[in-house]
Amino acid sequence: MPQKNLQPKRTKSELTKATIVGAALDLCAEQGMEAITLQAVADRVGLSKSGVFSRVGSREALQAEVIDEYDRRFLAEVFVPAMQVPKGLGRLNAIVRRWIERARVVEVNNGCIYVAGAFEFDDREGPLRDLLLRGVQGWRAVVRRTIVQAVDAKDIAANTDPDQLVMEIYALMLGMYHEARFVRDARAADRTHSAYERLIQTYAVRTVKKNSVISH
Amino acid sequence: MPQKNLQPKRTKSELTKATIVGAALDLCAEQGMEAITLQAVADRVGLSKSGVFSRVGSREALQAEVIDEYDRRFLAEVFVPAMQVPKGLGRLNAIVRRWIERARVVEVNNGCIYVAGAFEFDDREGPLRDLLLRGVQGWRAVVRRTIVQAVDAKDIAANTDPDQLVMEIYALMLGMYHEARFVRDARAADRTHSAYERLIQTYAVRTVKKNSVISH
DNA sequence: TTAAGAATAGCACAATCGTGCTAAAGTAAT
DNA sequence: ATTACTTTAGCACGATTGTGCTATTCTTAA
Repeated sequence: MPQKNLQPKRTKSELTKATIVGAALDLCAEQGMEAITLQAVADRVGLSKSGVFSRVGSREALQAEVIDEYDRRFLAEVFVPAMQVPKGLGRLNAIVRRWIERARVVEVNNGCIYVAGAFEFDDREGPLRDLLLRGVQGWRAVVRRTIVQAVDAKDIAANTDPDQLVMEIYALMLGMYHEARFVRDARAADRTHSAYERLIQTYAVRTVKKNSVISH
Repeated sequence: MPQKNLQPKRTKSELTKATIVGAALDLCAEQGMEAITLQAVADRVGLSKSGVFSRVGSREALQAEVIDEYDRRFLAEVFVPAMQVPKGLGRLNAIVRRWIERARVVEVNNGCIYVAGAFEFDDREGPLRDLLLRGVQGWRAVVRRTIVQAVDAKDIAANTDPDQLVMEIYALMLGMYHEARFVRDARAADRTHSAYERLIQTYAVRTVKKNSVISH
């Protein structure tokens, strides 16, 4: 028995499957989850429709793998490197900066499956929505935790509501996608960045404090 | 010749057509533009598929009319009443307040076709995208003009970039939809409102840097 | 080379889509 | 009631969807 290397990709089929998932991800990013059709994916990778089907099991399974794959890439590009920055506002800024940057270079051209997916599945139940929501919630939990750490480090105001700030940052990113992909304004990334700076400043600790009554 | 009254609804067919458009709008708001299918609309209004078809001409024509109809309702509920408030920050606040309120009571339950449509058609060309974009741009122009008037009235800072503020407000609303419909957090409207207050405060004119805040 | 097995293609299937065409039903004026 | 006309239903069409089943092609071990 050849006992191929179990580390990376075992059989060839898994390699073509990875190709399939990649192509499906592109398709999805461009035109949404519903655009992942067996025929479209087959055309894109140069296989037959049943060839694709036999590899992925079902359409929904393929969609689910696309979500997983996107998750991995996003976290590897945004989360992982930002974790090398020390806890506090610096790390939060790093997250947002990398998030914007990734949105600018990849997702403005390709689209973000979470943004598109969220509005596509907001009223539809099912395992795909659950997967999407799980991913979103997981990422928001990361951002939230980072905010709490920044509060602990006294980098931002003690009375900060983490969930509120999470939502405001998330809203900014949604606005960036909208501005870039629908309105097609090239200044979207810059606007988003300056909006974040304006936003985070309102949460900053008051150096020359404004005489707040509820301080203590 | 009967010369029916040309003012409101002439023939009966136009009345059923209005019913059709209304049903299609509901469908669209719930599940997106793509959910407007002749069969689904027919079921909803109790007609046959070809009955619906003969009334609307084509599927795309129906979708276009849905967009128009939504436009009318939105402007009647948000734009028109806000115009009764005098120019300046007060009017801008009125717009945003009504916008949030409408989003809370109707669109959180039903969905907003512009939000869903924008992310559905961000990569798709065609007359439907053009219509959607025209509506969005028109509304943004209204908001922008109101902002400029508020600057002129010295209600907000003179160096305000109107387009930037438009985007930030729009992003907030996108965030609200996401929070309410996808994440399904009931506090979405409140969060959005307080986010707006925080945001607009950063654009406020610095009078005597103390308690110059909101209150309009 | 051959034999075994994995990977892909081909084809059929029931649904569903939008859209014509034709017949039936409904409505209103004479 | 009859006529003229509008409004709706019925049916067929070609495409396209996801998914089984079967046959073919390719890969690899002996």
